Amino acid sequence: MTNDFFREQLKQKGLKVTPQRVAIYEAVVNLNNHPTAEKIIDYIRRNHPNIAIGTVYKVLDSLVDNNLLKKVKNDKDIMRYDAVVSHHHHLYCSETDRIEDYEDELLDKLINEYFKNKKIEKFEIQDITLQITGKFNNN
Amino acid sequence: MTNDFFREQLKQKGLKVTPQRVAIYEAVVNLNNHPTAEKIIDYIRRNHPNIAIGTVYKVLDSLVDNNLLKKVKNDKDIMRYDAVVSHHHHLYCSETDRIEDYEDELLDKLINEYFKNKKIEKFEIQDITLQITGKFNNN
DNA sequence: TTATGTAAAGATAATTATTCTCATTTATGG
DNA sequence: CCATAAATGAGAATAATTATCTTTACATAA
Repeated sequence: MTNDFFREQLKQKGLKVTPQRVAIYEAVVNLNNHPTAEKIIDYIRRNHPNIAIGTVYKVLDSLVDNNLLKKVKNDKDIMRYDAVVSHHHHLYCSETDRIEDYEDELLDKLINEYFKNKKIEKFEIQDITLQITGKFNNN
Repeated sequence: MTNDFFREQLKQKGLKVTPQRVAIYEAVVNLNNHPTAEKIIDYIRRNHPNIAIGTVYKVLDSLVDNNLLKKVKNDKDIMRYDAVVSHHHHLYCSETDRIEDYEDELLDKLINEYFKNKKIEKFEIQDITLQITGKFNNN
């Protein structure tokens, strides 16, 4: 299902459907923790031991360019990737590298409403994403 | 003034007041565009040609640890630094690497109010920062 | 169904940003 | 002014990422 969706998306964007691309996308989806390239490579190599590191980076870049993955901003000099491309926010753990997605339509509505009235001078807003830093209380 | 404030801060934190630290802090303040380490080095070397790159990285790290500078999250694998440590948000240009500070107490109040009622499950919020992406209309 | 052009993958070298090591220098408290 | 711990400088080392170039394989169409 996710798989078919992804294959279809690749075709629509004029990208070839390769096992590497599918595996990399599935890795990000299945890991589900905003993995780094390294984590993705580790995961894929279990079933796909010969994939080249350069390929992973190239595929990640092209999937980001084609809006099938998103880069996640963070304080470290390691890039992280998110398979959720719909609008959402992020919960950042202040003590670890854990990052979780956070969706909140009501909040989005509130903020959008706010910026309908209050314009930012000389700036046209395209997207607003919250970085919510704090502590996770479970595991 | 900024200078004296900074020297005083260093003393209070038990850090030695060195010309390198002052120069690096001043560079971030004066550049005022969330510079990378490289931009900071370029700026400092005009007046301080012998400063070592490693020193700049070490000083930046220690100033961040001591809350005299902040790291700015971004999509690139280059870290950027901000001399504004008070609570504020960021405007990201969707077309360039430009980043500007954005302060909005009313908005902060609105969002804090919202999260007083709506708790995020198993998460204790410490800070909320907005990444506002869009287009700058001037220069 | 196979041939073919082209995009993509693999291997590995190169680059870039950052960190580390260690000898030397310097700020600060007595 | 001295002692000493902290900080700097120089350059090597590392880690993440990008680039290059040859080989492979997807996809279109005969």
